Amino acid sequence: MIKICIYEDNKQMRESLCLLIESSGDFKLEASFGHCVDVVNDYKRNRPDVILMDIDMPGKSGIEGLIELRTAGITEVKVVMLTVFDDNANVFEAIKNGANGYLLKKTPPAQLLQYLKDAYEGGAPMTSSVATQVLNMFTEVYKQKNDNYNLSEREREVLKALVKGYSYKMIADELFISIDTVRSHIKKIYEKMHVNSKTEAVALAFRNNLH
Amino acid sequence: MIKICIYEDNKQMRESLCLLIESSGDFKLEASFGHCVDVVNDYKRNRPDVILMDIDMPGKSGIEGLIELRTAGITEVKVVMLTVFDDNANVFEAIKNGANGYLLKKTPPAQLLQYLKDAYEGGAPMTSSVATQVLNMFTEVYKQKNDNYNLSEREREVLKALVKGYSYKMIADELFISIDTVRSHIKKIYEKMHVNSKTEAVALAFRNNLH
DNA sequence: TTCCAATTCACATCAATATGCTATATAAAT
DNA sequence: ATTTATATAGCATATTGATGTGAATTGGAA
Repeated sequence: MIKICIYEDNKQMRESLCLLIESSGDFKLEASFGHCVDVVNDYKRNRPDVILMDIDMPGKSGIEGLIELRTAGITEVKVVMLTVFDDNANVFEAIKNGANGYLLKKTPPAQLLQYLKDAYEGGAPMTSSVATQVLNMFTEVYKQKNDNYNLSEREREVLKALVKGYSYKMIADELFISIDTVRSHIKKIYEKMHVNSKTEAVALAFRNNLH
Repeated sequence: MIKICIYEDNKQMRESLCLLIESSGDFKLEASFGHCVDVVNDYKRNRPDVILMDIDMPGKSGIEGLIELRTAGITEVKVVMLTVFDDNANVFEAIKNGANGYLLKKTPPAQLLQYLKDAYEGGAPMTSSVATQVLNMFTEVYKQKNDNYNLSEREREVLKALVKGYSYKMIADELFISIDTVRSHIKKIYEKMHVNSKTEAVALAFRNNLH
């Protein structure tokens, strides 16, 4: 029996969800709440396996509740977010704060139960539009910043050392070259990257994942 | 009718997949290939809606094929990766290069067809273990690096200016304070961050999302 | 073969940075 | 009431960094 807790401020919706959970043989409804102001204590009292958490709740949003749980070190409970809209910001916040799933309320009851089971078993159930968003965020963040400024092998080495915070002298020692050679390389790097200080070069390196 | 192309080096597996696709009324198998060395031309000839791409293929891996497609500017075709293992590195590479789905070969045939339909409709079908991995990557990358080194408001302003590549003089002008005050702030920032150069401070700022 | 990019090194010079010490004023905390 | 943290400022000094100019070597491309 998978132990469930529900957070949903709308009474009708909450009762529907409760009924759905209780009607199924695989789940045990431990408790349901209209708000998540005391989510950590709620958890400690009921020890659910999976929490079904509405996002739009008065007082403390479901995402704040999620954050509270995770920052309290409670990571073993699966938290499945439930919401009407799959707006990007909320999806992002939920995912990065350790939500285990993200479902829209339009999800058919039978599927919702399956998804809760998925979450319990370590899956990450997501409405397909949400899954697509998640992938898009990834490609956004990690897309090949194809600008490596045509740095040569050696120049990349020097840049990496700069990023590590090394001084010219330290770089010279590390690469077994004279400090003047380090200067030459760095001058060239600056030209290629169109910057004129260590700091700018390092910042650009970070922004382009060259470190 | 959803037009499909298949890439799979194992002949038996390929034929099974072909049969599966052809047996379904919703799909039309445009072509199947044992390798993806000519994936861009293959696409131009067949114009599939969805490509089912095995990852482990001799010569050119499915991920290389995917990259080739996307770098050729072909983004309209949905690419669903298919593999035996859900090892982290491959999932990561596939996702960040614009794969639309990631399925394990153990996926039951009926479900595979549903997943292909999902992909066609803009969803992002993923085996649940893969979905979990994707979420974990997210939390890894975006987890709150709560270390802000107890910087004061003003110190954060100065640090941000440093990250922008400003010199002491420029920071002084920007914040309407003397250059000596800038020095004082920076000295304090270095103490708090346990560094002793602009570069290190900037690198740390980036690593901790303080910029 | 000639040319170019990359790598190496040297010398010079001015600007920027790092650090130490000191000091005043203010607001918050104890 | 006294300490603490913050913000401000000045001065001195040694180190580091940025830039210009010049040059030798090497390996690959045109």
